[in-house]
Amino acid sequence: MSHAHPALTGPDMDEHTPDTPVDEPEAGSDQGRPTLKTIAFMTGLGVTTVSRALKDAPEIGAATRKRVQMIARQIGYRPNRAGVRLRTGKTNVISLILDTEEQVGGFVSDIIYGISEALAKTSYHLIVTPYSRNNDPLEPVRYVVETGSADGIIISRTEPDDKRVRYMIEHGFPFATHGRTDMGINHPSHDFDNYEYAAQAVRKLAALGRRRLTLLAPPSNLSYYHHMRDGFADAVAECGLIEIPMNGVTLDHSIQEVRQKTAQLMRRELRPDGFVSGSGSSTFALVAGTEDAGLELGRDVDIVSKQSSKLLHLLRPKIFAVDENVRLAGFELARSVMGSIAGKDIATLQTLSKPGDALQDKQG
Amino acid sequence: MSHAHPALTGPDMDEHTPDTPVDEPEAGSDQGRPTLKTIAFMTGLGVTTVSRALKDAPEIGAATRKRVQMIARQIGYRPNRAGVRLRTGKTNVISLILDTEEQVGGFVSDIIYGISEALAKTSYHLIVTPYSRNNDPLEPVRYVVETGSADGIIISRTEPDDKRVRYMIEHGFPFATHGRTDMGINHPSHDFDNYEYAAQAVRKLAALGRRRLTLLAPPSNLSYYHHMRDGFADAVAECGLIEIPMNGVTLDHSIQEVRQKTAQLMRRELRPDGFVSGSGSSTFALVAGTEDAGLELGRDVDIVSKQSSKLLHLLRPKIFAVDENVRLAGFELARSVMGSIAGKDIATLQTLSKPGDALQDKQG
DNA sequence: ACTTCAACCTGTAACGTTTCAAAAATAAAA
DNA sequence: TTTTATTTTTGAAACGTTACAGGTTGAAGT
Repeated sequence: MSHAHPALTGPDMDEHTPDTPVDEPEAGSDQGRPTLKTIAFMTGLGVTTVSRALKDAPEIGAATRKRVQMIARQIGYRPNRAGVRLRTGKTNVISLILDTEEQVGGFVSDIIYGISEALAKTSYHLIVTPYSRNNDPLEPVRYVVETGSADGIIISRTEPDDKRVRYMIEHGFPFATHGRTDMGINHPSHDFDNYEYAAQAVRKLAALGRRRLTLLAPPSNLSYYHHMRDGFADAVAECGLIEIPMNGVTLDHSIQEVRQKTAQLMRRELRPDGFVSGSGSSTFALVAGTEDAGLELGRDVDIVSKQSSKLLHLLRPKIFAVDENVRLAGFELARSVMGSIAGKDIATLQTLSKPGDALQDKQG
Repeated sequence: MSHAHPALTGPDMDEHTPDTPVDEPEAGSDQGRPTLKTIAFMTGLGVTTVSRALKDAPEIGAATRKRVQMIARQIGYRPNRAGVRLRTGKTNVISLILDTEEQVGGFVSDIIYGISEALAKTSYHLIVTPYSRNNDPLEPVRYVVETGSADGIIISRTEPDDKRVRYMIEHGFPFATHGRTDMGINHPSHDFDNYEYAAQAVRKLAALGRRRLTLLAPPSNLSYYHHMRDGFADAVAECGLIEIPMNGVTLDHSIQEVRQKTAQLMRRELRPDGFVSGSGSSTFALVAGTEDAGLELGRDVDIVSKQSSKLLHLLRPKIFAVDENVRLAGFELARSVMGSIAGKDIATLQTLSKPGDALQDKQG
């Protein structure tokens, strides 16, 4: 029972395995990352005690607890994620499921930064699970759920009747959606109030004397299409304006397509004198198309646009831009999933962000 | 030894544990994800054999191998990542270390999409490890290496003498850098040829009759600052032009700052008649600042700019834009790290992407 | 002195995988 | 047949963690 202790380079001391020949003390230095065993050896306690002491279990003496925690901090102990995960099933991972066809515009960066911010002080890591819009959107969700590769999921491009949501609910898997659903189900989510945005946008254009408005909306399968369209339609009616629909083009379409369709539209007899646009990069195309048709911003037409970056004003000061804080969205979404994992009340996990200091004409 | 087999819902059959009382067959259905044990039970083989058969180990009979693989596919077996990770130390994770102060512009989205694409058919997952430019950039690297939370790292904002690179080399940790170093060390990397870009840009401006050029460069601590500056300087000399330096402002500065400094510069007596810009979003600010000073693009000044999105032309067709394919960069970086992990020859893991169909004047 | 009880601590087993050393089965050689 | 290779399969151990079911203590109650 009393051979010389091997040098304290790691948890390589197994004096209680009786049948192992105690010949050479394993000269090859392991990578030497401390484990519970290391601390157990240093303190003379059992691994179980150490494990408990580190997580403030009640049945551990105050002195012991402090001693263990102190040593742990000293030697920089970090729980082995694989160990925890294998034993408990908890991955400490949040999966962000991303559409890789997404148009540019900083949307993805911002949401990731927001999530990162929320995760920073926690034990969670962020993993990005990509999928192509052309494939089944359920596929990546199923993958994560089936393989248990995360504790929670964040999805966007939410639909009113979203099968991913249904799937995750059915499997009791924690998640949060960017955008709301309309399935009679309560679930964690964060959304920007696109109804309010569109309504305010219309009113602004009305106040400028514009009468014939066009909405550049998201694809109609997405939830926020409906919100935005409803807000638009209600305000158009309220202000006694008319809508000039622009068919066959959405925020999902390429810059080139939007530009071209816009130009076509603007060359027609009955053309809009006001635009409401749902995204910054599409607005670029809108402007370009309008100018292709020989029309001038501020004179022939006004545009109200959402933006997640601050670029619009730089080259077209006359655009009325409303900032959507996507970074905040990421933050809230992360908070939501984590809350959902922790079993918090769903009511506290649903947030709606209002269009902020909207519609200031920032022309300089 | 011969009690009825429990229903085939999972690996809950432990007939070889002799001391366990064999009372109830565990009615509670587990989550039922198949493991090696499940397959072992179904095939009547040992777990070891199954494990080997699945990874095409040579010492397994062809018939057995096929049988095992077939069943595995049938029941949708997926190796438990925690198990593998705990046993082998291999995480099957690549960590992308990101500066969360990064300016917008789709850079991050694109690089992530590119990485995802490269990782799609592999067993690797992508994890995003954020840090703030204001903190020590070594910190996240150290975290990943120390906790072994990934098999490889991708970093950007590479410096000529980069302590992160030094650290990872010292620790034998696989990585790839976005941007090259100048430390006399060979390591996996991908870079855009900013020397060539800047030189071509200068020549283009010279050909347009421009004589006094200003470079909007990255911060001087980054590697590609030097490449870009050298390319710029060499071509300026070669063409017999002069440089009007714009001090105190880099691509890292906010849109507002760049705009303001540009306006200041353009109001001076001796102002540039040509700009070379290192990033799309900064170019927006450059244009705005120039126009703030009452000058006109194409008449008073020309701008050549890199861009990673296709937005620049839309609102200022006269800009000469060179596309940097950041998605490709992500793809190459991922390929590089994985190659590095696999121990491939470093020479094959270094790529340099040339400015493509550069400097076409795409005005329409 | 004996039991009882709480407070504190501990070894064992298990999560799913791979590696090790060795056993069984088969084929080849004698 | 027996011996010797060779091929194929195998149980046990280990990675680091936590849950479970017991142990030790020492003090309090009787």
